[in-house]
Amino acid sequence: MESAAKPGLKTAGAGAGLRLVPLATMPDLPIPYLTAAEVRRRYVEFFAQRGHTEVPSASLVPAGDQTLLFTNSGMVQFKDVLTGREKRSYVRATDYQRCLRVAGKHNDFEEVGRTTRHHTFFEMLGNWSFGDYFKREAIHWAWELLTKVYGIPADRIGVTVYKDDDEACDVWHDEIGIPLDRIARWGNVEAGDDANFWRMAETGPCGPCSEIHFDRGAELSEGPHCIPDHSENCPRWLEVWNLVFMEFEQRADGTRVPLPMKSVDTGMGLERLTSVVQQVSTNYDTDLFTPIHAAMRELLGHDPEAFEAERFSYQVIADHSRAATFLVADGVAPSNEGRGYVLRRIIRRAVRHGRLLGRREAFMDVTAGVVIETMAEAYPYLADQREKILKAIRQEEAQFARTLETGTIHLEAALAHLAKSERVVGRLPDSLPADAPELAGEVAFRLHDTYGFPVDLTVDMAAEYGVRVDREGFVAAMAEQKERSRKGTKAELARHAELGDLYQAILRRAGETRFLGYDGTEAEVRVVAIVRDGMEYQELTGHGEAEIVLDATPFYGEGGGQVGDRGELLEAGGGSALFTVEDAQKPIAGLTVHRGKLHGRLRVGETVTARVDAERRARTMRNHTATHLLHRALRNVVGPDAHQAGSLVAPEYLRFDYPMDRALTVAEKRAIEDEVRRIVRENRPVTTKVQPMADAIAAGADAFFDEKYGEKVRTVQVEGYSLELCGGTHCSASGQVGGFVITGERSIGAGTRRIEAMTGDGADALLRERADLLDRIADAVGATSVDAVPDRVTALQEELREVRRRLKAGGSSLPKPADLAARAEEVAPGVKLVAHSGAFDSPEQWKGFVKEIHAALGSGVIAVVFDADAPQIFITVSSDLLERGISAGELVKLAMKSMEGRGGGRPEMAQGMGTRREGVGPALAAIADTLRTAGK
RNA sequence: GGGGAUGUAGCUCAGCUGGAAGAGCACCGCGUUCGCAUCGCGGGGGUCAGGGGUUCGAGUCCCCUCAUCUCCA
Repeated sequence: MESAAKPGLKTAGAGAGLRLVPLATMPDLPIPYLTAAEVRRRYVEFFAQRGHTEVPSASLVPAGDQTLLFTNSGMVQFKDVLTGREKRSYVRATDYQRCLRVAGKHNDFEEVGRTTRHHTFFEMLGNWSFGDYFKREAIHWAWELLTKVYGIPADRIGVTVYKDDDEACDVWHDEIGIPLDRIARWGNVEAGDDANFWRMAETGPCGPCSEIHFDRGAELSEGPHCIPDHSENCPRWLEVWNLVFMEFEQRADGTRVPLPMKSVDTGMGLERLTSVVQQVSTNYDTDLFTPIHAAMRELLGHDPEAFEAERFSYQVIADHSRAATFLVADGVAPSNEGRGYVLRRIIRRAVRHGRLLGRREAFMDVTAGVVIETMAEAYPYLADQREKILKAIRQEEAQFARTLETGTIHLEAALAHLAKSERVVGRLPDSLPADAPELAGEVAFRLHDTYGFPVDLTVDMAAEYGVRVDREGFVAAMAEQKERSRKGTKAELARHAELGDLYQAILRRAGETRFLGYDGTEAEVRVVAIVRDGMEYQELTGHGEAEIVLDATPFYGEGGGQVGDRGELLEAGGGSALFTVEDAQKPIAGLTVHRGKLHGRLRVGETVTARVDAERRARTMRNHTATHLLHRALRNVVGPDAHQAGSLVAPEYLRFDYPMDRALTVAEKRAIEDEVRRIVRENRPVTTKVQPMADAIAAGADAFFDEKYGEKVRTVQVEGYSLELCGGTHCSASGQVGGFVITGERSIGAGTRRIEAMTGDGADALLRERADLLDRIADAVGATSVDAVPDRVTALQEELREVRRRLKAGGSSLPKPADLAARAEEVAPGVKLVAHSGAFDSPEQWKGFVKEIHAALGSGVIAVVFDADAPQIFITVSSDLLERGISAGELVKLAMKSMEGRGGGRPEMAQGMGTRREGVGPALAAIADTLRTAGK
């Protein structure tokens, strides 16, 4: 995967601080100044003139690759081409690829801003040969481009080659003329040193590479170790370009065999090259970054000196503004998981640095705006989406402000206990006395973990209150959390990887599964693999879960939002059932796996009849075609931005997600339904076509998911209405969709909404159900017709209100609580008892009644029964009687003996429910008796 | 994928160790006032996110689900 110049070169000394080469010491070389845009343009132009097809920069979100979070190098979009799995219409390509290294193996997030050359977001210039030219041409062109086009002096270039790579070394030395002392030759794979050797993975394509380094001046040398390829430890050398020569395939048994198709994969960091061409000491001083710094400086009112003093924060903000802008443009929305979470962290870190610079108001829409302006020439899609990008960033900034606010409230509450002194705004953590009170690390961690409050902010704010923060405790708590997370995912991940290897092996051996399902739902096919619990079998007998791979299949494997087919595998010729297919999946591209239950015997090589559940497929098909209609109608009604952000096409219903920051109005929803239904009624033909991507785009298809350029694609067209790239199964005419009902519209997260809908018999069933329900409602409320329901309900509500009012006012036949209190019997000296049984209207009335007696009585015992089939008793004892050993709980238990129920409570108040109405009298008598004897 | 927090009236939130669902703002009505602001009185509005369980009794305790916030991967 390491196809390019490593962007991360640590400066020597390993300290976190910046180490810059002062501009003044930069050699005054005769390199003509070019803007970064010009550097970029000349690169692709140069290779285009040499027969290379210019391929657009692919999305940061890799298409069809779940194993990769972001495009992190130039080769991502060509991976399948390099392995030979995919064919393109060209064999030479050139591009400038936007990349993000912020998660996984390549993670430069923490380094950004601290060093001169780390970035989360960067651009990789590349030229590619897929089985066409090889080392010689690649090296010659690289040399020509650097020295002739960019005007870099030949004596400022050094290179590296792999130890065995005589061919490359000869080209560099004999043909180009680079002296041997500027060629570093090493790397030894057998000895475990991967220097100058590149591999895609443990197995698969690999080969030697040759790096090109720029010599920034001998005066910067720090000693003998300062040679090319040690540029990580040396300020003199700057790696700018990596040429990878793919010529071997690494086998699992450790051997390497020559590849039939030798390829070239090169990568040059645009930021670095630009820093050389513009002769500045860091990437951050190129015109890719300076406009962002300038905008920020203007917001803050900083002069160049202040900028230098705060370089770290400025660089973080500039880098992250670029990353955030491109991520949003590529359809990523801030969220709390996956890609969205990475984006969120990027934005929040930038905002945090803005605050370090003294900026408390939002600013990222300004810096992102600058990014859009400076990059729009190379990436026009940024300008097209300007408003969307700025809006998403503004929203996230505002959300973070809210997070900080609630975090501050929690922190201040925690500090209130500890703070001995008054708050001193601006007091620094370093200035605290040794005996300063300390905030527990766990508290700081909880603020961070639960409320998202950054720990450095906690430290700063605590310092203002004269409180230190236990950082070790915080770090320990954090480590614990990481451990927990790792445990949770490790097993799952390992299993996943193993299975992936197994599928890859099957794919290599048996080839891609041919899909027959566009033309029918049944076919005679051959079993090519049987898998159970991660193991392959030649033959499997009996019952239980298994996975079957066929050479061809009518089963649609889940993809493009459409769920996998179900059905059966039968003995050849349609005999008895051997296997129930519960789901069909495509775990890796090209391979369909049938998951389900075996009953009988299956053998690899055997021919079977694969029969898809045709009814279920038909339902799914209707929903898929309806999804396209909905998509078109939605965009027609609310605008082109409401494009597909995800979808699910199941037999029962369809789900459609799209970016939008508000709910649909009732009118819009109706308009969409009406439009879809109209197209259904018009029964327009639905046709599919396989054609080159470019033709599809020309015909008006939208490429939402950054499909592979140059590849043949399948389009689905509803005549005169919609055209989409789609691999799914569809109706042959829109009329087959039948019915269409939107059943729900809601938010599924910030900025994304979801529509759910049903078609065909599902829609019919839903509408019928609704109509039936209405009939039942009409019946229940006693309306003469459905139309009369609303009036009838209104009348009933009015009546209900009236009855309630009367009930409340009437007071019914209950005695007055005060009277009962006045007539309380003194059953023992100082012990008054009110015992009463009555029919109450509600438990509320009953309890209220007791409370009122309690208020009127003061000291005493009250026992009131709610007389009903299941009688309930409620007893209270005034607090002064508690110490005389009288307990309401005990009295309730006593009453329950004759009422035959259960109950309990506290000494001052208890409740019970009985089952025998006749037991109420005896229960009250028993209470009086007990009080009489106990009270003496 | 794994944690933590939150979910109570239209909005912002109280609700202590389980014991008749609350406040402020907003809304409606009446009054105070020439009128407004203000103030007073009265009123409407809640499946306490949903579902199970424990209990005589659950907004409160336990379990599950969902949503939002947040951290880790």
